[in-house]
Amino acid sequence: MGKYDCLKIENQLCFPLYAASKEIVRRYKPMLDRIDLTYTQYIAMMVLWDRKELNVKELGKCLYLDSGTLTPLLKKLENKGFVTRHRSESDERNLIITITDKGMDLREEAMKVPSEMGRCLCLNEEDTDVLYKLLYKVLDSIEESKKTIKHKSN
Amino acid sequence: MGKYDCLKIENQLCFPLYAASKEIVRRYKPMLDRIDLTYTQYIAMMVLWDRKELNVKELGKCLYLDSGTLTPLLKKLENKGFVTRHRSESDERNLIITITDKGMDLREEAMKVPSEMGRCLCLNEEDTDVLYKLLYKVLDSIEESKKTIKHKSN
DNA sequence: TATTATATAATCGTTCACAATCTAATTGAC
DNA sequence: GTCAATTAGATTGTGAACGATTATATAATA
Repeated sequence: MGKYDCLKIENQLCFPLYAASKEIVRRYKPMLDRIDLTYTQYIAMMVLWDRKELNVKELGKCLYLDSGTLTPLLKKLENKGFVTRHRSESDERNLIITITDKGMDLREEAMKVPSEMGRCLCLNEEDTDVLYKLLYKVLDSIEESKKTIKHKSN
Repeated sequence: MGKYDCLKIENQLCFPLYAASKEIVRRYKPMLDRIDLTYTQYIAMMVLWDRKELNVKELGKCLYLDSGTLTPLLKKLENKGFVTRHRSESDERNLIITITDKGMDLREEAMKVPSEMGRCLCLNEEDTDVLYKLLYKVLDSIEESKKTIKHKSN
């Protein structure tokens, strides 16, 4: 037990989290290439397949991303013809993203992705469930600590 | 149970993994700013604090990163005076990264980071342990599936 | 009503991250 | 020993990711 053991990479929780996330996204790439989406575009499309229409702010909240990331990404999705972007008439500050027919059609092709991914990520059902719950616990706990910081600084 | 439920973001394991990783790195930022490191530089320094000296290839294996990411990152660490870079005499293809005294000194300051981070990531010991093991299970399982793919394509 | 504050996106600058390509060094086959 | 493969790292181009700033629209208030 050295003094600096807490700084060893194998004693960190953040590192396998960071590495696993990257490796999974990398693993998705060849599957997503086939439907002409990057990973971030894919999760944006997931929200849109479900919700059909929402503004940048709401999408950002779903994905933990801000307009700095989403604006160029949504322009690319628009160029590919998967979404349209127009200002809300009732409040012109809001940019409304709407999925197109072409975007909806893509869902059929995208259906193949999760099953293919599941095959190469061979966790059993219980592990998957436990991991899922713990990851959301982490996300919630970070959200919570953000609030505390914000309060302190006020 | 709709036909497309598997494409809902709340039914995906990859998404909370991706989001939690990003949020944790973001959470680290203010702490790492104080020691003038980015997150990726921080994990590279972690390996170097432990190993003192290794080449780019070995470092890349530790961090799941390639030379395209590491070359510019290591040049930045060199500019900051935390490492030196020189070619191996026995095999000039290898670039050896060596930590400097200044780099070693930084470890004392960095010691504050994991404890501060732990405070805002309030998982109990058991959860942390389970999460850690599951994340490495994911990493291993991806490594394994890579080999299979490689074999198939040969 | 005029002014201030807040909210929403867009823009800008910096740093990863990675696939693909390139260069140079080394190894291996013949 | 020569030439082809392999290996290590650097380079290039694209796409995030995010903090900070800016522009515009709306809301709140003096």
